[in-house]
Amino acid sequence: MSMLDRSAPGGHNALDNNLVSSTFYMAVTLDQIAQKAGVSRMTVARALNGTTKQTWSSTARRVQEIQKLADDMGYRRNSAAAATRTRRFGHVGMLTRSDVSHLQFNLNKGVSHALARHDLHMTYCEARIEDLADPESAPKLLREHCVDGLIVHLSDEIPPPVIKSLQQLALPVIWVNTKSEFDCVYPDDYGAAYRATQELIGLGHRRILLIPMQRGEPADIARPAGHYSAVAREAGYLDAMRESGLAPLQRADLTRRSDFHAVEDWRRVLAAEQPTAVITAATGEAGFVALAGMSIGWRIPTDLSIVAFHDARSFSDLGPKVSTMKVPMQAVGHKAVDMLVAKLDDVTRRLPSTAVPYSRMGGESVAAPREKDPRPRTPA
Amino acid sequence: MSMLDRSAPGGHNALDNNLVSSTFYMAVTLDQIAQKAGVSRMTVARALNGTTKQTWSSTARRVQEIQKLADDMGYRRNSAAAATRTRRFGHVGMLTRSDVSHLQFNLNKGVSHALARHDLHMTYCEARIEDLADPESAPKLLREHCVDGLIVHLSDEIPPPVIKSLQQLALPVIWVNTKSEFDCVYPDDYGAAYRATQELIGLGHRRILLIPMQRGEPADIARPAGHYSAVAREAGYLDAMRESGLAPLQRADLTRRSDFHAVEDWRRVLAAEQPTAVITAATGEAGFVALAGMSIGWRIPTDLSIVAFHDARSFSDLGPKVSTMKVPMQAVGHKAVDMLVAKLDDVTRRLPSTAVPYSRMGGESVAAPREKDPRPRTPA
DNA sequence: TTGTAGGCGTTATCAC
DNA sequence: GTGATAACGCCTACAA
Repeated sequence: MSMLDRSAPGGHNALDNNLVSSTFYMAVTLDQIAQKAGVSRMTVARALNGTTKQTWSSTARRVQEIQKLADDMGYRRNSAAAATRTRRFGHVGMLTRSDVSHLQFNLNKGVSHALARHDLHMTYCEARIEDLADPESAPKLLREHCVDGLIVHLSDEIPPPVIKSLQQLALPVIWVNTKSEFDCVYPDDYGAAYRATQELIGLGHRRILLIPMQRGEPADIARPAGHYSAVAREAGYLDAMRESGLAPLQRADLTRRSDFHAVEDWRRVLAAEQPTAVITAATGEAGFVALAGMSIGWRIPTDLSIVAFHDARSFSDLGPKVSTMKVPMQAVGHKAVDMLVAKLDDVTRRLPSTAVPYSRMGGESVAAPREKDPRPRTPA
Repeated sequence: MSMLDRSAPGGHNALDNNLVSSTFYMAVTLDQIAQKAGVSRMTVARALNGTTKQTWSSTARRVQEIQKLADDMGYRRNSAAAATRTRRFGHVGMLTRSDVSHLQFNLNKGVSHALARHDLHMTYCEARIEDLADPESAPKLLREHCVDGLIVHLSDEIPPPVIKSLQQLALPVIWVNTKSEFDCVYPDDYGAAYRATQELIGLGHRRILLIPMQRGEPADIARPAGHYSAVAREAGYLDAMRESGLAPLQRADLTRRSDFHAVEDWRRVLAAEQPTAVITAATGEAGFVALAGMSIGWRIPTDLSIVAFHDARSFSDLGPKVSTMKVPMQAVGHKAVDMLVAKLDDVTRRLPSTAVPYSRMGGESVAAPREKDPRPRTPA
């Protein structure tokens, strides 16, 4: 790895002016503050923890003085010392697989944010599934006693030995993106597909095409086609269609190509099926479909409505604003933390699993279909 | 938030069969093991820490017995208790902004992996920049004494008060994705642009177009156009072109649209500039350019070569294999950890900043230009 | 309200 | 090599 910095221009930033040698003093303790303040350690502890009942103004003043003194001395509570005494680490573990799903990005946002509100730290750990069951190879997070609880995001195919070894930790655990009766949080894929389909039907669409996930979809490691969400999405679509007396569209059963000519495949599908709306419950398909439509002269959304299932707004970072059913990983993270915090109170409690609804991101790719369909009919 | 789980099908998974009520026993301590083994606490501690000098076979046997006993009893070291005594938390803080750059995803991978090799925990923390300087609103990570060091990923525009307040923690800090003389790690954008340009020149390309970042590029919050990397990428391109005596291509100075018709803009640019190769140093442009080219009958890579700068392989998750200069955030994470670990030994040490080279991801979008350019000339 | 005494579980020290 | 003892910094409990 070349350590050369050849980036001549660009200049340095504010860091330079501020990189004065920071003094690495010893950590300040309660005792030191107490000594300076001429009171006992406990008085300081109480003042800083806000445990002092400030009935008299003299007490209140003293508390303020102590707080200021602590501030000036740069006191910061030693969380490890506190943890030994209280038997609470103040840390929650976020365990995920090393072939991380992209969903982890927003899950981290949600979990980290929610934990902050509970004044808890987040210990993040990526590990290979096959390393989890064996005490030798297990990550430090599991080998040590260092967190009050775990949020586990390992997708849907968790080997029983892994489950067992996690349970032997005797820690409260919330499972994310997997489905069981208790202690799970996952996105409501059924509801999302149902709602998306209904929305399109409400607008007048009748030929609505669902593009399901594909086995081993690489973008979504943690939610492969075997994952419950694939089934749930299809079921939501089917139910909505049937309830309105519409026939589900049989899509051509193509093996999707992952090169520049994937667009041509989709063009063929569109031409054959002639949908007025497409639901891409498969990650990353929206762009292809849009471009396939455009390439045969269909405009979005006038001639073709598109709804995508995605973690973010689909079709390239910078790209067009596809109307999206957003996988609610952030909300899932919040919910997971809420549940875990509840379990921290009573470790033995079991909480009913929760499906978190998708949020609908507005976009520019959905509209009512045309009264008469004047679209060019391209031969398949 | 609806808590209904309407996902009828999909079934539950292995969790169900394993959700036996885990017993929440008290944490096992060294003392308990010592008592059962009939030895002192210290003997157990030494045995488990591998500090016993096993000169005699009887000792070795005893050590093994103790280890097995500890295992059976489900002993896990209490990291907090250890931390109070050793004055080492065994945790490293990963501090990032709450409007997280997507780059954080791979940075987490690198940092988490490298920390695991050093047997360190990673404490993850997202916070708003404006909250960092104020002790009141600062995240717990900064308010408490709880980590041995920090890796800070706040992009390039760090307010001096934030720098100051971080330095007052008197913790070793490594700065990621920002540039200063010491203690920084960042991707070598200059070198990457230089290499990409050279590669294309070597293949015979002469009309090479660089698409630079745009101000406020939304996909890349932590590396906006003001970021050193934008300047560095352009400089690398310019240097490589000039060294080969080639004129840099003036690109049309268009304001990029973020709707379905962005492709049309790029079509115009391609028609006007007639490049045989494009370097998209802007995130997310590769797909547009490719499609713009295809839409005027150019094939990729025969008629147009494309190199993208990206965190992952560009143009949709599932999509075409664009030849990519990959932002090496994982390697950056590794390097940051290495540097931080070095600083943990000697807290006062300053390490020279490091530019980490991009890796070149093979793809299908680069080839030599045609001898004669037979491409259709579309009017601009 | 304040201070004293003691303990949390581990590691460091130093006799044995 | 082993074990008693002290210490880490904080918090709980209880007495003053």
